[in-house]
Amino acid sequence: MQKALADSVVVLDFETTGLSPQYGDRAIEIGAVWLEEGRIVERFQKLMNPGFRISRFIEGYTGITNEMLSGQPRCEEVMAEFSEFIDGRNIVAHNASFDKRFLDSELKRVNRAYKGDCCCSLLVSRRVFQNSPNHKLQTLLSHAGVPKTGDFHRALADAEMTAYLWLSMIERIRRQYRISEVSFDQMSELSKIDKLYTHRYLTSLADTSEI
DNA sequence: TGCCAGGCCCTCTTTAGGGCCTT
Repeated sequence: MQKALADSVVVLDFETTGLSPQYGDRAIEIGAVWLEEGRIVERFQKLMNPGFRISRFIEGYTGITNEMLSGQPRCEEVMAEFSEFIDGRNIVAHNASFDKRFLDSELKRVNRAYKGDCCCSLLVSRRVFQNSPNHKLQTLLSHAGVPKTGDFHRALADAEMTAYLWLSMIERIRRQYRISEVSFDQMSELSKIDKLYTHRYLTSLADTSEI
C-alpha cells in the first residue's frame, strides 16, 4: 500500500464562539484547503449560524459579526457538506487538538465522524523552528519567510497560511536532511518525539531514504 | 455579559506547576 505523503492533506481551521465545545461553544466558520502534491487544488469556506448571538469579543477577534451570521446555513448543514470534503483524507491544523475537538463535536451533531489521521503543525513547528520567538501562526510565517496571504483569524486565510507553513516545514526537512519524500506518518511521529531528539530522528530518516 | 478547556512542553520536574496555543 502506498504511503500517504505529507504534502497531500486537507489543512483546516475553525472560527468558533469560544474555546470549548464541552461548554456549548459552536463553530461559526470553517476554512480548509486541499493540498495535492504540495499544491492547493480545492478550497472550502463557509460561515455558519450557531443558533445564538456571538460575543463582542469574538466579533472583534474574528471580524465575523452577528449580522454576517444571520441568514447563514446552520452548522449541521455545513458540517454535513464538509464531512464529504475531508472523507478519506488526512488533516492538518495549527494547534490541532483545538480544531479536532470542534470537528468531532460538530460532526457528532450530524451523526458523522472523522476517521482519518490528524497532525498538528504547531507541534511540528516546535521541532522544525526551535529558534522561533514563539509558535503562533503569525510569528511562524514571518520566521519561515512565508508571505501573508489574507487576514488572520479568518478560517480560509488561516487554513491557507497554515498550509504554506506546513509545506515550508516539509521542504526544510527535505533539503536539510536530504529526504526525498516525507510521509504524513513521519510528520506525525516528529510532532510526538522529544524536542531534543529531533535532529537524531530526521537524520535517521535520511539514512534510510531512497534517494 | 462574562465565563469556561485541554494537551503539550519546560523545568528550579516526575509526589508539580505554570506557560503556550487555539477562539
